[in-house]
Amino acid sequence: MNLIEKYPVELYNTLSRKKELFKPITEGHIGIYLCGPTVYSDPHLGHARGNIGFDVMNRYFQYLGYKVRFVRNVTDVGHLEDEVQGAGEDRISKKARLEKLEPMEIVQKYINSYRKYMDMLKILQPSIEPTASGHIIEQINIVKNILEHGFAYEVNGSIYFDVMKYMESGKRYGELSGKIVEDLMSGSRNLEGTEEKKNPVDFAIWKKAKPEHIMKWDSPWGEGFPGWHVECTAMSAKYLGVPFDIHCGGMDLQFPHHESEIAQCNGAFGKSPVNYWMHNNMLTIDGQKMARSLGNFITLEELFNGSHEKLEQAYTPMTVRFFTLQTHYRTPIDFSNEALQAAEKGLNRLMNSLDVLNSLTYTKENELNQNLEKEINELIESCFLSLSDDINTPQTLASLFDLSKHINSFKDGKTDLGSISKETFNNLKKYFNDFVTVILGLEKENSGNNDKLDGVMKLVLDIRKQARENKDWPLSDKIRDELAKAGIQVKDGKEGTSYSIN
RNA sequence: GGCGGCGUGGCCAAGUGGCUAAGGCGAAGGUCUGCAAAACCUUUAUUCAUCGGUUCGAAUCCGAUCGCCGCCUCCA
Repeated sequence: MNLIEKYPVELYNTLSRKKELFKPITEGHIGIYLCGPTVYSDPHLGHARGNIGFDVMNRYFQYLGYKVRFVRNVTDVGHLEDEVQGAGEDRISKKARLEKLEPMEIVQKYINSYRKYMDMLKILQPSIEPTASGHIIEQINIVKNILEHGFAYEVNGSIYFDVMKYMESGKRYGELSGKIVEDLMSGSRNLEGTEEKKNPVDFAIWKKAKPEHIMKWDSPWGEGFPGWHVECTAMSAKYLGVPFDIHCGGMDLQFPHHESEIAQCNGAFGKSPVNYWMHNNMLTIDGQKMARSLGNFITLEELFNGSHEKLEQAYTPMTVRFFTLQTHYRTPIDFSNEALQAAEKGLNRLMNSLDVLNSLTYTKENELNQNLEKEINELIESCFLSLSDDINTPQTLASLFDLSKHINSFKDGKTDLGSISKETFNNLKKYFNDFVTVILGLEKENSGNNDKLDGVMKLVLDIRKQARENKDWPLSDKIRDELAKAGIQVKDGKEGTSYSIN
């Protein structure tokens, strides 16, 4: 029995508001679309949160044996900054003007930055990373389709999606976000610059460009640029088809972004785009929303070098990754120094156990402890079951920590390694490694462990050993303490002394 | 105002109808140690915001109240 059959996956589908058994459209293959960044500023904590959770999903599916096509787009055009004051100015072009750079230079700069930090967080690179600006023709075609089907109208070179027409066709605008169109209409402010719309809930799918607008393209309706949400419809359709399996993104994108994607896709193709919608929850900093205006907006660069005033220290990418995985992706996560520091220690402990496990050598089977055998195998099993249960990473980590206890106990000689069978030991070794590194994507950082350092440390520890044998405590303690100051921890154990770099 | 979510030990956080409420951090005691550190062992929530209700049985379902957060405008 293969892993796909053995561990069926359940995912929480925002559309139905409950967990559903996951069934891919094409057996053995999964298409995933993740709403990527708008590249106009440095990547921040929020980007990390969403990406880490869905990265584990991606990794887990692949581990089970699925072929995954993971598409993460780059929005480098089309998001309006402010319909009133910006007068339709593109966020990218506004930033470009401020920094006196070409728009595509800005885009390139922040794409590079985004990729760099995602790599540091060990986010797997997407299979396809399409840009909105590279798919203008596809977007124009979507708009054409929607127009042809009567779900949009043109006003002065701009095209708007006609929500009322959509509703009249029997569809419900609001099925994903739970919004009620009447409420949206009464609650919506009648902004200047939106008077072209027949209805305030209508949204632009193509915008006419002002003469001074830098990023604009020819279209059947004159020069302009695509509306907010069309890019995802165009690119997901192109690379994943209609419908495709999983669309994920932050909760804040549920409305209007994803809601509009559903409407557009129905308008263009007559069917809904996605079988499973997944949304990660937001994050807060010390209980407050992260916002530039509150002074608690932390970029990944600041987090990793500790330069933000809210931070008591720098936190490594792996600490951030571990910390994030300790909370389920649908639960709000609160960043605080205290919590990050606790995560740092927890991660350290887990990684130490990994080292310990890999240093153990199985010799011979003695009297088997059936209970222990059972417990270890059940804990391995529970790692699979937890991830299959809507990617429950906190539960998975809990099981791994339980396994850590056993691993350490073998190392200490408290438990005889021969009391579990060779097969169980091999399972433990294989799956503990796989879950920690391959699936959760955690790895040792700044290990710096190399042959040269090992050689030096062997020498130093030998000298210390001799000093200890001669009861030369001042010397042995000096070696230990000075190494500690240099960030190297000496660990005395039954089997001799080892070291680790903090 | 409308929509959605959350409230579990000192802190973080799983569990969403039924064995003794996971796990991490912290704290206390012990083993080990020349002393430490590391590691290991033990202890640390009769209770799940509050009040009612449903049920043989609820942290888990329903209602009300209080508090927090998000979305409704670009946002992961």
